[in-house]
Amino acid sequence: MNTYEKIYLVVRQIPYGKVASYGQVAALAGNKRWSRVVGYALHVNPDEKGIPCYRVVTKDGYPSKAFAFGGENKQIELLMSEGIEFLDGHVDMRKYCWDIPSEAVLVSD
DNA sequence: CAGTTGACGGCCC
DNA sequence: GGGGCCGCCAACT
Repeated sequence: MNTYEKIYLVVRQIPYGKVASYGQVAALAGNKRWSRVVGYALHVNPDEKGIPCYRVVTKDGYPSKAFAFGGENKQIELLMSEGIEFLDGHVDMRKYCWDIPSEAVLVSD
């Protein structure tokens, strides 16, 4: 299992109507410091359909500007479709941050 | 093999 | 509270 696959699996675990920060995903994938690596992994995004990269935002709740699969606004639109409210272009992480089930989870195989 | 880059995060001003 | 700088780890050239 490579680092990327772990990240992809974690991202795939993000439930509907919730968002996770890169650091959050990185932590679940194995190391919190993979925040940047997570971004790189999603950048290559091998499966745009299976991997809801739009549910991944920065810790501030802002979508990445370099979002190139449809535009940053597109990401916001998708998230709003899931019941997530945007305040001045950013999500309320206090409420919409992914509620981690236990802690490390996933990435089992 | 070594240097640079990059969908970030945290600390400091 | 907002903006800027440094640090991290893996992938890329």
